[in-house]
Amino acid sequence: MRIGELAIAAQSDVDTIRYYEKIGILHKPARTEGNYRYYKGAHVDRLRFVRHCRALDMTLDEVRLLLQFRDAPESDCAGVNQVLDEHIGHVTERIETLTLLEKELRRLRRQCRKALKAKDCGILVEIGNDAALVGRKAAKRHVAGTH
Amino acid sequence: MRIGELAIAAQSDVDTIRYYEKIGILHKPARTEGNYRYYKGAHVDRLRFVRHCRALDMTLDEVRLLLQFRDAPESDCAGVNQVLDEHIGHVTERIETLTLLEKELRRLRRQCRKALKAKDCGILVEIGNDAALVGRKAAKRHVAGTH
DNA sequence: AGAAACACTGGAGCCACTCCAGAGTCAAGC
DNA sequence: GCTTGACTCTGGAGTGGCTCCAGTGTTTCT
Repeated sequence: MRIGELAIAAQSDVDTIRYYEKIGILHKPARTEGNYRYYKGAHVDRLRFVRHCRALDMTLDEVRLLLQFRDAPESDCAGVNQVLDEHIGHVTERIETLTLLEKELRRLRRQCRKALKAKDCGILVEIGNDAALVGRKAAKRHVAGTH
Repeated sequence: MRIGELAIAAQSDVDTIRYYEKIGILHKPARTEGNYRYYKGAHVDRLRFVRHCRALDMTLDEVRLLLQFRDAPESDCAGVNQVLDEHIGHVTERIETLTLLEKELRRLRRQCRKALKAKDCGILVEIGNDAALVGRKAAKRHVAGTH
């Protein structure tokens, strides 16, 4: 099958497939006479695996780890569990952070109930205040920002 | 004050300050004879405002909007409320998505309780399965991925 | 006077794509 | 055989929000 078909089969995108090949997530496929990439069933399976991991919000580095186990069927799968446990930890942590953030944002939102002049708006005033700074120093984590 | 002092005063980083200047979030400051940036109180206030917004996980585009209101004290602040309401919506939505994701990940994790050979690991098997693909097509939103 | 600490610029790197231009390939219809 | 249109190829730039770097200059302290 050609790249477009593969994209459909694995719910992906041709650009993404080429990108995965470039960074070594997918193996280089054979080429046709006209230099088109030519894929087989194993490629579909592998790409689906990757897309599923991405749908679970794993990084490509995590996916790479899982692929190593997938490529070594006789190896011990403890590492798989570890990857998953850590990823779950990050997701849980991120939910907690966002929940706090939501609370803080809703509180801030209540500082202005009606349209006022900007200089009197409780929201702008408070954002400009020192005291208002929430304790969110280390905003860096595996499970990332809101954007 | 010089850039390093400003960074401390606003809990920021000198590289970030120069970056904000480059993209127009912060005004260009005066320079000393030795070509060092030279900041005053207004700069501290503005940068603190920006850092507070970022701590609330707003994008720099959202911050730019809020700064416009801050720079026009006589303007109507309805737009401020709107920016906040939309941002809160994104955060709430992201929490919901992540909560579903967490559930799915924990379910997946239960597929393998003890260390097995990779080929028998319920997790790897299931990730490789079609049926396992969660309905998370449109993963793109203002409130973003887990990383 | 020399060392340490700070600041300057321009550019690269991060992640996971996404989009583009300009060229080539291929199948179907006339 | 020729045209049209859909598909594919490559290499490179852009996204956000920084972060880090090299190589150079300035200031401060001893």
